[in-house]
Amino acid sequence: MPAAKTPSRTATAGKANTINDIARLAGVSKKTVSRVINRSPLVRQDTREKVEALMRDLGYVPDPIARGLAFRRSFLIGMVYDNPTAQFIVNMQYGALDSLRDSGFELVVHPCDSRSPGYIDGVRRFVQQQKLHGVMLVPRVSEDQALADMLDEIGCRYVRIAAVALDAPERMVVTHDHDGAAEVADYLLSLGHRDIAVLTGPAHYRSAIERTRGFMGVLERRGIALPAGRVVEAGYTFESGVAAAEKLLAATPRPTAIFCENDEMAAGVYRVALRSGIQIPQQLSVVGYDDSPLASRLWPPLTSVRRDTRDTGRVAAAMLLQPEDAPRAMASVRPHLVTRDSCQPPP
Amino acid sequence: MPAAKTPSRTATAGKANTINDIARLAGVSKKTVSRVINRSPLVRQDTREKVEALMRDLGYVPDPIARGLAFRRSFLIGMVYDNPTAQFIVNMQYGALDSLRDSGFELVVHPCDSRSPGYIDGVRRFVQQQKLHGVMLVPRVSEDQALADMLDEIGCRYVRIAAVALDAPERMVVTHDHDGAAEVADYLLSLGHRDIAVLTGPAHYRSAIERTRGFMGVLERRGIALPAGRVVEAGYTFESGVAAAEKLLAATPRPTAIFCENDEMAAGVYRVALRSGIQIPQQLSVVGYDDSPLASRLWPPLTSVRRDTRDTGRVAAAMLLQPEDAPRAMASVRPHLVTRDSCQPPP
DNA sequence: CTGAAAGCGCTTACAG
DNA sequence: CTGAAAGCGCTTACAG
Repeated sequence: MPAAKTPSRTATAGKANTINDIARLAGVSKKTVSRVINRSPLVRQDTREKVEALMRDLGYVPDPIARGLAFRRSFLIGMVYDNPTAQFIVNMQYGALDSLRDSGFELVVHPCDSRSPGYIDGVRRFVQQQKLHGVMLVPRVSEDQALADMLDEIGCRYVRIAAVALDAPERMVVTHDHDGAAEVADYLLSLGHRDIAVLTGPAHYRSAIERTRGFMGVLERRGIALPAGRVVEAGYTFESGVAAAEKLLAATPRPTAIFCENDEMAAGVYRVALRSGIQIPQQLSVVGYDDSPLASRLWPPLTSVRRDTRDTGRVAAAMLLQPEDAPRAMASVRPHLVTRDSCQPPP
Repeated sequence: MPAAKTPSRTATAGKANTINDIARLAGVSKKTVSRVINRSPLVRQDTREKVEALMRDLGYVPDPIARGLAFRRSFLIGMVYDNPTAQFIVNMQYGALDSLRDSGFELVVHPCDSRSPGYIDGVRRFVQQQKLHGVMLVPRVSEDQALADMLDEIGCRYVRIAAVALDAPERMVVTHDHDGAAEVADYLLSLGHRDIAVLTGPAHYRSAIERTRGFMGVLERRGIALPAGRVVEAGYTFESGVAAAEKLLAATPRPTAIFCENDEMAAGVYRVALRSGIQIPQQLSVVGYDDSPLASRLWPPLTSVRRDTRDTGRVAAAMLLQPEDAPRAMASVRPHLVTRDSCQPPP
């Protein structure tokens, strides 16, 4: 005979209720309770209501660890990233958590170094050992096809967040960096700038490729050709922005505006301009990308492209919570220009 | 008869090995394998070695979900915080992960709003539903005694990261904000400043209390009294720094130096000084606290107190991985001043 | 030092 | 629409 359980157990008792308690008190089998938990249609309406009421009254929540063991899959969503921008990561986490709240799922974070040889194996172990329900792939690891292939191979669901569609629609959140940069081009042209420099991110980053394409596309359509040497590749870092700006601002003639493909590099341009006595925006207009906290801390406050990273994280996590057979559509998040005081018509 | 298992299963087979496979291949019971996994001393040395070799060869890793169910405790560490500084949070996560790597534990993040009434219940559900192994409490939630009491009550291990010892030694990582601020005072005095303003954080934050105490303590010991109105409470935000600086810099005489209890507020002081034509450091020395990325993006680069947040996270997580009966000692992390270009002797 | 039985709290596969 | 049995991969409690 199995150990008898105290029948008087209530929500306030020391030990939590289990599916057995609910089943016993509802006068049904635990399998039926399980069906209610998993929203199976194979339960009579009144049975379902009785069980649900009981669960609510006793504050019963099914144990995710036990369900995980039976399902061979945990109630954890992983977030995999290799990104030095703290604000971006934190906002992405907040967004993901917005979607996971009250879902019974939790967020497990996995920063990694995508340049280290073993990083894909590291993600594999992370996913397999914890039997993750799915993972969010944040740029720039989201751009790594080998990583996506590995996840596919081990049967792990994932969503990739990237500047452009790299995968099946149901696995993508597209951030349309192309359009954000195009908006910058429109804005600078509308102010009258015709000699504009572009400080790009690393040429192998999709975000940098798309931002450059979006920006240059507008110029081309308007028939504007930039002088030689105006498009300079940098590394998305402050230091790389300083180095690139030093060359760019020493040129004769000097560009009247610089589009920096992120705010960190824009801060580098500010630094060099200040040192060289070049006034922003009177002598030089500057635009960034990201609308990081830095943008409004700089002087003058930096005009920049905002991406709603929190919303991006929210959408990506929500996609992973969808049932496998749900309608499959690509998600989109749109950037937009936030105008501050770092631009004016050319001198 | 239970379903027979393919005896030829290897590390490369589709399905992962289980404790049963190891037991069968080693010719021992699964209980013995379990003892090896859990480092029980009750295993003969040669038995242990045989089992360990087998586990290694087959790449066997015990399933944390199954262990979690049997232990009634997961292999997850929670990080609970309510802190707007992205870099601080991210560094804390990196540090925690440094300690968790290859431990079989993973990090689950739980940002929350400590001003919302239900937040303690939210943490309780988080901890109980996931049966967390332990949680890291980051400032400012680490200062909330009601939260610590709740965790104690439900039997959840925790480590509090705070400016000062608030709890039993084995539950504390102390960041000694007192000493960091004292170092700032020594430095400014050594430059010759005697009329210094202090822009404090919210008066009910332990970090702000300790930074103010540490700073003022040095002045008192040196017999230096500040003019009235030199200690101003602000809110650790950029905007509050701007507001406080506006008053402070309009005073006559003006202080020759300002110690800001974080970098965000120092950025606010920079903003006002720039607007008012007050030169830093020629006419005003400024010191921050945190040594955030912002500190080196400002011009002139900001002298600030660095706290090794990553190390703090590392230490806190490591404490949670210790066996319950391990020697119990308080952990300490020490701040130190990073000198840049925002200070010089008074005019 | 080692093992057979029972159990952790769920779900799957099967039967009715 | 509902349920009894077996199982997920481990550990605890007990016995030897």
